Parts: sequence; structure tokens; C-alpha cells
Amino acid sequence: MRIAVDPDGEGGGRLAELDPSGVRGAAAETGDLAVGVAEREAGGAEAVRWVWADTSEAYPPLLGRGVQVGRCHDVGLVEALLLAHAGRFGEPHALGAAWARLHGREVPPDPVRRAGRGGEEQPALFAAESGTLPPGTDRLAALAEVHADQWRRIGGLPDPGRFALLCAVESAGALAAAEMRRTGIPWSAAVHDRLLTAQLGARPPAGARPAVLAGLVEEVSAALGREVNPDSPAQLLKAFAAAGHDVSSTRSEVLRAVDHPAVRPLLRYKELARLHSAHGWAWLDAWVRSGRFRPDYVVGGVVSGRWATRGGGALQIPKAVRGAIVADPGWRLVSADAGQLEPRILAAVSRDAALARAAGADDLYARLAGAFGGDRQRAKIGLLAAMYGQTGGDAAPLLAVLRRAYPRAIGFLDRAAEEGERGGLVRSWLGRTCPPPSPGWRNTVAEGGPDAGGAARGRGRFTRNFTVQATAAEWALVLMAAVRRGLAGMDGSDGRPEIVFFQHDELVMHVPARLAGETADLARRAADEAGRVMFGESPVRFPLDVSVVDCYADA
DNA sequence: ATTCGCTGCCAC
DNA sequence: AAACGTGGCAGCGAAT
Repeated sequence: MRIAVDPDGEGGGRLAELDPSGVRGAAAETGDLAVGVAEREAGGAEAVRWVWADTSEAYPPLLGRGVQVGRCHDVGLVEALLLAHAGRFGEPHALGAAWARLHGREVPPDPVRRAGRGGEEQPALFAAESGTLPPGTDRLAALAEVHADQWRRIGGLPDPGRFALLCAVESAGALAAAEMRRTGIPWSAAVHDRLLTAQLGARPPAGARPAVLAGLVEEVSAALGREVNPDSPAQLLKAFAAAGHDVSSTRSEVLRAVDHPAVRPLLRYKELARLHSAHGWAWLDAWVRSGRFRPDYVVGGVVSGRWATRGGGALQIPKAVRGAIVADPGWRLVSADAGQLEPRILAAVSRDAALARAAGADDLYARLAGAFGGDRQRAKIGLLAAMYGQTGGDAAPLLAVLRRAYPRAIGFLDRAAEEGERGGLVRSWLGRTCPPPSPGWRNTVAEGGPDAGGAARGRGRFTRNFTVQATAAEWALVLMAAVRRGLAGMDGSDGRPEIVFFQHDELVMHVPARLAGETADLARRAADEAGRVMFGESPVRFPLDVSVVDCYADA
């Protein structure tokens, strides 16, 4: 059963049951939406799928009242998927835009959401989606109308079942993202501070360099015979040139090969300066409140369907600070990481029987090694090169080997690349569709100038990778949805087990210690289920590396 | 004072 | 060495 939800922005709102063509019966008005949703979520014999304009707006207030829901249909996210499928990636996809297109009106731009810092509530933009509907429009009616239209459009696609699954897991992801933001990653500011102090020295006044960094700046300057700011590539290039070393850049990899006494302290400086600027005390102050880091996830924020985050850099937490992620007393962190996901996805989508057999093993690369004279590392480099579109350097001979051993898999990638080079669209397994090329790209390629070949090949690499990365992302969403459902069914008497972190192909759960084993089993079963739901019966397996730890650094 | 392109490095 | 996909973000330095 589908029920449309129209919040009034003041805790109340309207609810109306939907059918494929619109509203069924009369809308129910309530002064307390949380109560109305909770009753229907718990009550009926049939599970509810909540239909709303924007999960990131509608759901947090419910969570704030302790109300979790199982399923939803996020009209904005589904609209974006449908537009992309029609070759219209990036057009406004909020409810107001979808409604305006239905009515042949001028399409308003989507509302812009700013980043909210760690401790803050969601930005209190008053019912942002209403702003994109013309004043006086019945929002519930508009929601029902757009939903009916989306239902119809999905039904008209070549594979509506797959696309409906994509819409369902994208929406489930939005639920999980809101829940994760509310819950937060358990983060020990004390451990983080100790870790910083041990490496950088005592916390300096705001804006000043910590003692260890200041000392390294002195060392670098002394070795180069002049004052330099090591944060300035321009100054470093000049100083090295003056010292007789014409370096092409100041990247660590380049500097490592330079024989000069400034190099060692400079590399140390770069490493520690990164820690200080990206995840130092300022980051801690801005993003960690009451023992939790609460990143602002952007579901579908990456073209491939991966998530992005707004502020806080949650998807780039460096290994160096993962020691600060510590379970609460009596709780455990359960980390579940899909191993070798992208080559397994390639095996599944290309229906390459030989690669699929290799993907039936725990270590896919080891099974490929035979074709490379037993060299697992070369097998791995070759397969990654094929998926990323690398052609030069050491990759060429490896690709030739792969092409012979796994012609269907490599052929699949080649076709995706050719489609991209022609300016065409490619899709994931469930139907997520890449953006069309820009007008600038079309001009460059059509004119056939010196940049034409490079531009075409560049887009070929993108579409080649898109098919695999986007399918891997949706496999991960199916996994997350299954784990989320399983956790919701567990005994919550010691506290509710929850997903607290999601990073492309990895989930971290924070659970009462008693439930850790059950959670690990749940994750493994969910990975099997994700493979079956996506690809049916197949020799391809999706093994998870699962660890139960107190500290994420030990995962 | 703010904006923006560039460099460089972190994650997958 | 760099090659090679998707991103976020800090700092620099020039342009506005």
C-alpha cells in the first residue's frame, strides 16, 4: 500500500492512500504526522510504502519523534533517475519541477541546500519543496499526480522490474542516510585529540602551526637555504630549481625520487599537514558533537549512483584517524566490506562464464592468475586497467591476455567505451543512466581538431567505468536495504542496532555486543541476497569481509 | 572581502 | 614515473 505524505512544516500534515492513477479516497488531516505515520506503519496487514517529495525533508522530523519507517518512494530521487534514463540527466527533479513539466509550465530550478555542520539540525528551510510549486497549488494532489506519472513512466520502460528495484533501493538509501545522519558515527574526541597531540604536538592557538609542523618548516627552509611555505607548490618549485633540481611537480611521488636533504622533512610535513588541515582540531570542533560524527550524505550525489557527502569529508576518513571511531561501552562495531566488488560485478553483467567461475572464488584475482603465469598481482592490475580504461604503460600486454581469456567481459567493456566515444548513453544493470556529453564535447569531437580524439577517448573511459561502478553502487544499495530491514527486525531491548556508516562498498553497524554475531550473519546473508535479487542464479559470489571490533582501526 | 582555478592528497 | 574511473576538501594565489 502506498500512502502519500504532505507535511505542513509544523508537525502536522495530510495523508492519502494512492493507487496507480492518483489518490484513493479522501485525505486524512492530522495535527501530528508522526503519530499518523507510526499508526499506519505498525497497524495494517499490508506494508506501507510512504510516498513523499523529499526524504531528507520529510523523514528527519519523524526520526526526531522516534518514528522509523520501512519503505518509501522518494519522488525527487525517482524523478532524477527517470530523467537520466530519458537522456535528460541533471534537469531539475524536485516535486515542483516534475509537476511543472507535467503541466507544460516553466520549470523552476531545484532548491539549493547548504551544508549543516555536525551538531546542527537539518537546515530549517521551511518546506523547501513547496517553494517550487506555484503558490496555491494543492501539494498533496501534485504529489499524487507526479507519483502516478512516474508509475506510468516506469511501467513503460524496457525493464520495469529492474528499474522499480532501482527506485526502491535508491529510496531505501535515502531513509538509511537520514537515519545515519541522526545516529552518527561513534567518535571519540578524546582519542582523536590524543592521536593528534602525539603526532603534531600540543594543540596550537587557532590559525597557528603546531610545534612539530613549525619545526619541519624550519628544517625544510634551512635545507633549501631560503624561507619557504611548504603549502605553496609555487614556492617549492622555485626553491628546488634554485637548488639545482628541476622537479615537474611537488607531488610526494615525484619528490620521493629527488636526492636533496629538504625532501625527507618535506614529505613528513606534507603527511602531518594533511592530517592537521583535513582532520585536525578544527575538524573535530566543527564535526564531532556528543561523541558522534554526523555527516550529511547526498544520496545519488555521484553520477554513478554512489553517495557523496556535504562537508566533513565522511567518505575520505583517512586510515590515520580511524582509531577515533570507537564503539560505545557494551556495544560493538560490525564492519562488512565487499571484497573485489567491481570485477565480480563485471563478471555478472557481462555474463562471461569463465570470469563468473573465477568470481565464484573468495579470491577472484588468484583464480585469474593462471592466465598470467601464476602472477596474481599482474592479473589484478590488468583487470583494474580494463575497467578504468587504461591502455598505455604496463597495461597493454595484460589487456591482451585478458581479452583472450575473458572475451565477453572485455568485449562488454569495449562496447560501453565505444558507445561513450560516439556520444551515446550507457546504463547500469538496473537502469541508472549516465549523463549525455556536453555541447562543448560534441563540438570538439565533431570539429575533429587535435583534441577530438582525446576527448572521445576520455568519454569512452567514463562510460566504460560507469557501467561497472554504477552497477556496483546499486548492488551496495540492495545490500544496505537488506541489512537495514534485518536490523529493524532484531531485538532492540538493549538499544537499537543501527547502520552508522556507508562507504561505497562497505557498511559499518553499531550494535549491542550481544547482537554482534547475529549482525555479522545478517550481513553475509544480505550480500548473497543482493546478488540473487540483482542477477538471479549465477556462479558469481559476493563475499563480505566481516569484522566485529571495538575500534574501527582494527577492522 | 569573496570567488574561482589549480595543485595536491584522501577515500573507494 | 605515470598511466587510469568516481568524488571532497584545504590552501594558495590571482582575479573580481
